[in-house]
Amino acid sequence: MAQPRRMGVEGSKMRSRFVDAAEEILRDVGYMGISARQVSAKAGQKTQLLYYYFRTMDDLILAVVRRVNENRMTRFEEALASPDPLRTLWEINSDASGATLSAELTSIANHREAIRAEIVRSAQQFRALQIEAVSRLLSQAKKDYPAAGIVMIAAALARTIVTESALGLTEGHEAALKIVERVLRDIAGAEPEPPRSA
Amino acid sequence: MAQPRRMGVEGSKMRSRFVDAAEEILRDVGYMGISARQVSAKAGQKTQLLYYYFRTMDDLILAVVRRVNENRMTRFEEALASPDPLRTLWEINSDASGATLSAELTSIANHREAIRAEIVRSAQQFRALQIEAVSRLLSQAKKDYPAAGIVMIAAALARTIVTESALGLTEGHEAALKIVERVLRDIAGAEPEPPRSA
DNA sequence: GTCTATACATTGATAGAC
DNA sequence: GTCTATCAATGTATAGAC
Repeated sequence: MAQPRRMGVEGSKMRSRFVDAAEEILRDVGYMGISARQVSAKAGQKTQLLYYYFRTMDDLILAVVRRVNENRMTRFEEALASPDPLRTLWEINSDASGATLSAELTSIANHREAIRAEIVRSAQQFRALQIEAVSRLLSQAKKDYPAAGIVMIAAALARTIVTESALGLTEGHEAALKIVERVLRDIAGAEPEPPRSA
Repeated sequence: MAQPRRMGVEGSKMRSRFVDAAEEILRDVGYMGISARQVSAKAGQKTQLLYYYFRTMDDLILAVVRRVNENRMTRFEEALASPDPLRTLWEINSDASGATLSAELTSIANHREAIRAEIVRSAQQFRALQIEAVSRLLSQAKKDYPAAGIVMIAAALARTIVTESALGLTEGHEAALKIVERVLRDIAGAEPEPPRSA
């Protein structure tokens, strides 16, 4: 269980260059592409150097998971501060690159025991935060849609549309988007209570 | 482009035994487990024999895709003949084994060019058939839900719930299922026109 | 911190004997 | 139709020199 091998430090520039490369591959190729050889090639480095910075490939992927989660949290908070938070949240969930990444991470969670917990934890946290925020927004708009159900359906729909579109499968997408648009308009239509200036 | 190698015939029993093994692995382990050695081990045969029946691994996977699609079509037609077709369709989409398989196939489509077209084609066909059937059922029930949108949302939701549940992520599931239940009851509530006995 | 060299498992696939 | 033998490529990972 000890790690007798020498290891690079957490903050190093080279280290994050490997994480960059891994994230890029995950976005463009999917998790099938994340191998020690391919990641280090993309980073322009020797494969063995990767193992100076990461004990195993799982460790590298974990670093990617953590970074992806941080970025997602930042965008989430920005969305809440936007003029139409509900629509912005929908747009975040529908972002092609982000949704693809999410889908790949789910796939990874399915196949790599060691990473599952972290991925599930961060997905759960993100879902819970969205439910909380949407719940607040809906009650401000005096709408009694069930927030948790709406968030769940929106998340599932957004990711599926992005994933399928990437494959060229678009049957039913337009019709579903029309429903989303109708709901968004319905909610925005009711003037929200003016938020008290902080 | 020619295949100089000798090949087994299409209808052979041994051939379908390999397809059995491949499908089983796809359901239980996911597409990461589909290697020539693992499939032939599961089939209790030598690896090289697999290559007598399938030119490449892609060919084997294609055979699985075709079979999965046929089975799905059969269940679809059975659903339409059931007492509550709409609910049965929802249950088919929510079937754990089937939804997992669907997700794995989508993943495969993402990573293997040679198989993408076939997977997309069959998914598209299935979606279109469902939209057509639901549209008919809704108009019989005198409901004006937009069929295509409903089918799309239901498919996305069902698959996502199954996939996430397998990982232990269930936040928001119950709330979403409540919405589904409400819609199903609402539609069933209105007596359908009695179908003229054929 | 980066390099060379290396070990070893697994993969997809083929040639040719039986 | 099934077998033995074999290939090059890719995968994760380690030891030790510079």
